[in-house]
Order: sequence, then C-alpha cells, then structure tokens
Amino acid sequence: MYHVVEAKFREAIRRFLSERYGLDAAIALERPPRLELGELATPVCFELARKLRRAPRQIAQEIANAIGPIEGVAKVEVAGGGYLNAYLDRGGFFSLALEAARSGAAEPGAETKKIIVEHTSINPNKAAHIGHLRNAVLGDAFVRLERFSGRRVQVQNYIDNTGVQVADVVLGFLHLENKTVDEVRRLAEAPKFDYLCWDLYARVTEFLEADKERLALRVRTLQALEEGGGVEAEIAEIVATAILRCHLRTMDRLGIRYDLLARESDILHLKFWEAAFRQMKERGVITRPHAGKYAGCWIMALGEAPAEEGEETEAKVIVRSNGTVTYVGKDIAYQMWKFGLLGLDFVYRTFSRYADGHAVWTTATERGETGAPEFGRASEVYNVIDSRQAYLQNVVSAALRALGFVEAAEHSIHFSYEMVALTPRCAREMGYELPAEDAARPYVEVSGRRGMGVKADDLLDRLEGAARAEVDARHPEDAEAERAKTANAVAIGALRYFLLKYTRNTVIAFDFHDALSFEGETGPYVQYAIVRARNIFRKLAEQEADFPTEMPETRVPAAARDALLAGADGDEFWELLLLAGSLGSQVDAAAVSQEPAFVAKYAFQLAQEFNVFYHRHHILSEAGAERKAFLLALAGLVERQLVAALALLGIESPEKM
RNA sequence: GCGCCCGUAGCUCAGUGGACCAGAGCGUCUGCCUUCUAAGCAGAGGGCCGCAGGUUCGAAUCCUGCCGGGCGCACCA
Repeated sequence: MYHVVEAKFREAIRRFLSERYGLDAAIALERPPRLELGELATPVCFELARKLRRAPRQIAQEIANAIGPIEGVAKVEVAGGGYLNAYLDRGGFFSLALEAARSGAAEPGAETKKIIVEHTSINPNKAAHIGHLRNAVLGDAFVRLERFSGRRVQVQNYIDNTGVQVADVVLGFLHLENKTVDEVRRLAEAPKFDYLCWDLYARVTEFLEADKERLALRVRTLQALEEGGGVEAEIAEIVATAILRCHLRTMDRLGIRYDLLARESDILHLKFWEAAFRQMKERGVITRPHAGKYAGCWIMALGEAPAEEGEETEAKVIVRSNGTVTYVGKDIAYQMWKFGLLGLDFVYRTFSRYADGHAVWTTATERGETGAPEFGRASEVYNVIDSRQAYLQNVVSAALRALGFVEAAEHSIHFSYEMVALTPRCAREMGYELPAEDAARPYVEVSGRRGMGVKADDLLDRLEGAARAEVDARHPEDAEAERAKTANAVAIGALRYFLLKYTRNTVIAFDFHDALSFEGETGPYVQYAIVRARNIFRKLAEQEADFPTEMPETRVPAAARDALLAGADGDEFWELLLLAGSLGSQVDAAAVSQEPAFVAKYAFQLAQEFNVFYHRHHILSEAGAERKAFLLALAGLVERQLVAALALLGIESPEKM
C-alpha cells in the first residue's frame, strides 16, 4: 500500500514541477526520521534551489501551498530547511492495506516476456555443501521475488556432466577402486551415493596431487567423457545422473525446484559449440594469431587499446592450440541458446516429477517427448554464480556484444554473491586441520575438491534434530507427523533465513552457533510472531464462533477506526500498520536491487514490531468491542504480510510451534 | 602489477540515488510467565562509522590518496 502512495506523491510533485517550472527532476523519496514529520518526504527542493536560484524552503512552501489534494495523503507540509513532508491518511491506508493484503500477487499476462534464472548448477560428482545452498537459496528467493512482481520465470539448473570434476570421480572408481560399470551402477543406487563420491573425490584430488604424472590420467578420462561410447562415459553418466538425483532431493527438502536441467553432454553432442564457433569466426569476434604466446589458439580480444608494438593485447583463449574448446567457449554457446540466438535447440524429456506433479525437464540429444514448454528464447537471463566467476561472466557478455547482440549482452546479468566460508573455529570443530596461516584468517574457504565443507544434508539433519527437540518439548501431545512437519518448517526457516539475511556481497563466515539459532534475527523468530497471531484467531474462534475472523474490520466503523488511529495509542498502531502496509514497497526495492536480504530484513522488523504490540495489547481480553475488532484487524493484516514475506524467502509459516 | 569487493559496538551484520541525535542480532548484566505459547518482552552497558584530505548548506554514505583484509586476472572449470 505504501508504494502506491509513494507513486502518487512522486507523480503529483513531478507533474507540479513540470507544469510550474518546466523542470524534469528525479524525485527522491524517503521516510522521515520521526512520525511527527510525516511518513513520506522528499528533499527535492534542495536540488531545485540551485536551478531556480531561490531558497529551498521558499520553493517547498510554494509547492505545499499549490499542490492540491493527493490521493492517500492527508496533508503536505514544509519541514527543516526545505523538506516536503507528506502525512498519510491513516484511516484510508488501513482499509486499503487490508484489501490489498487479501488480493495477492497478479498472474503474469500472456504477453509477459520470459526471464531465465539459472541457479544451483552443482558439479554432479559430490554432495551439495553449504556454499551450494547459498547459491540455490538466493536463486530461488530471487525467482519468487520476480514471480511475485508479475514476471514469467523459468528456472534452469546447468549440469556439467562431462567436466573435469565428474571425470575425477570416474577416474577414482576405475583406478582407485577398480570398479566395473555394474558395480558402480549398484553403488549409485544407495541414497547417500553423493556422500560416497564426496570422499572419493577428495581421495582422487590427493592422488593426483601426489604425482603430477597422474594428471595425464585425468586428461585421458576427460577426453573419453567428451567422445562418449566407452566405459568412462558410461560410468560418468551413471554417476552424474545419480548425484543429480541426490541434489534434487536435497533441494526439494528446502522447497527449491527447477523447470529444466540443461546438460553439458547435450550441448556437446548437438554441436552447439560448433554453431557458436562459426558465428564468432564469421563476425571476427575471435582471431587466430600465428605468433606470440597465443599462437595457434582462437582468442577473443578484451579491453580497448591494442597495446604498443610488441605488447600482447589482453585476450581470452576460446579454443586451445590443440583444438579443444575452453569452458568459456561452451558457456558462450549456452548463453546464446538461452536468448534464442544460436539457431539450434535441444530435445527435451521429463526427468522427474515433484510430489504435486510439476515436471522437471531435462535436455536430451534424441527421442524427445512432446509437451515440453518452450525453453530458451528469454528476454533476460540471470546467472546465479559466485563473485569469483565475475571475470568469466564478463567474457561471456563481451562475446555477445562483439557478436552484435548488444541487447542480449545487456540483459545477461551476473547475479553475483560472495562465497560461504568457515570460521577457523568451525573448521577445527569439524576436524579439519588448518595450516597456521589459515587459522589466523577471519575465515577459510570451503573446498569440495579437498572434501572440506559442511554438507547440505548434514546441516539440514542437524537443524531438523534441533527443531524437533524444541517441538517435542513444547507439544508432546501432538501426533508424530505433525511434530515432524513443524520441526521441518522451523529448520528450513532457520536455514533459509540465515542464508538470506546477509546482503549478496557479504562473505558468510559460517558457524554452527549462528546457523542453528532459533532466536533473535532468525526465521523462527518471524515464524513465531505468525504463530502468535494465529493463536489469537484460533482462540477467538473457540470463544466467539460468530466473529468474522477473516474480516474483523467489518466490526470497526470508519469513525472508530479513525479515532483509534488518532488516539492515545494511535501512533503506535499507525507505525505497525504503516510497516505492515509497506511490503510492496520493500519487495520493489528488493527486486530492483536484486537483493532478497531486504525482504528478510523487512520480515524481521515487522515481526519485531508485532511482538511489541502483542505484549502491550492483550486482544482477547479487550473490553471495547470496536477496539478489539480493530486490534484483530491489525493483527490479521500483520500475519498475512509476514506470511507473504516469508513465502518470498521460501519459508513456510507453521500453525503451531 | 592490474581489476572487483570489503573495513560501522567485544562478535556477526543492516544502514536502498546525501539530510538531524549512529541501528539490529548475538554475547554480558538486571528485571518480566496463575492473562492470546518466554522460540518472547523491557532495561543497562558498549562506537575517533579503518586513516587523511576534498566536494557540499550538510558525508558512515560521493571523489582522491593511504593502511588493512578478501577474491579474481591459466591454452582449469
């Protein structure tokens, strides 16, 4: 609701400035520091002062006098040296906020352009760890934000099933474990196959590092995967698919889903790269120097100035001198496909279905199924990848630009975030031995390669165990299934909130103490506020069966409503109402800056204010009928907004906890 | 060496295009459960917003330099 008034206020000022002064200024809006100064303000007159060569306060006064009525705004006043402060119509806001909270998000129209969000994209050779969780949870929350904002979103998960990481595990099975294809196939049926590979992968890393000669083995295995047909490729397929299923199961525990699994092997076999390569050569995006350090490679020049004579220009190798293509090269082809610029497409098959029937599709090389939605051809593409890959993401969009796809380049968005690291204390707690230099650092990087990190399922298990203990202590009378369900919601709420409360460019130094906390600025704190509100309504229904619990405001006449908002506790009610009505505004800000943390922060603040309200006003024992109904309406509004905010973060709101 | 990011309370972090006295959680200390669940609330204590300049009516916020930390910059992915 707040953002509606914001928009009207901004528009009114914009029109006034344009008509009166012929000026077209950007109008910054802000929240005044105290309620006595209103709920909405703009410092725009300070900027105008210079242009109009008049005192800011004088301009502000002129605008305040002449602006006329603005919908939702009770009055406009001048404050300080020249602020324009708006005081909202409290009663009107109350009614509209209740109405808006019930209507929910709009469905995207048929013409709404599609955006693709790629996230998760874990190498299918080991269990998911905490770093992967941050990626998936951020990506998923962003998807929810965009959908809430009315956008059509397709979620893709890239499966690098022919890369060096899978090759290493294949190598491990063949050369360290001496397994046959059938033996690996049997092992892959185990539910914790991802854990088994986690350990094997770490052993392979050690094995390869111990003797550099062994790296030749990796190269051979990798080539075998790319060519296909041999035992290596067969084992790779078994491993990658089995681990992918483990990842999907882990992510499903968190409520994270995908529409398409795009497999690198299909990109390879369908010759996506060759098509991209042709275009890049034709348009001169890549060149092949005959001399210098890049002799025989296909390279793409980066940066502007071709350096002085003799200096090598800055460039990125796309095709190696031995003819093989680099990862970035494949990525360029894939990115072109996402925008529908490649001239090729995959065929598609159903990979699996979620409990509610939603299909996850996978790319394939042949024998496609009918009924697949249109994939690719996006208007915007968001790649959720950690900030360490910023350079490569830049190379990809530079390639699109060089190919002449300027718009696609601009709409290739690297949704970047910082890594999750472990505090040295946490690393030691988990039994990892740290070199002295690492122990002195603020945090240590997790490393799947070395088998160092907090596995996602382990963390989830610990969280569920801790939540379960709390639930059991509080509700021993509840059925087993119900307690399990609540504990699950709390555990997921704690984890997702923990990963989302930090802004993207903050390195998360992981520590069990903070991650396992259910108190303070956490998901369960917000969930608890919701449960409190719901308890009030549950009890109310028992006490007064005929009370309109869905619409308590029908028992509050407008005059009583306005009197309560202006009375002794009026400011307090108003603050809570205003914050509850600001969800849309917060979501807009979060979507624009692609920062789910704003929503998390908002949910926490609203829960905090509600808890204060809850303590100060005992609703069910309230004697005044109208006041009671008013308090109920307010509590109901807050509850809906909190549920909506948590839903955007992918967090469920339990009935009890 | 070059590029990107960070430096705010003991710890972990907010501070969304500049606008008042600097915010939260955790931790520490003190209170509050025969009243809608204490996963809560109230209060106390705790800060040269890394340092130095600059721009401005006004800077934690913008610019420059320095100091400290992280991450990139492969014919790895």
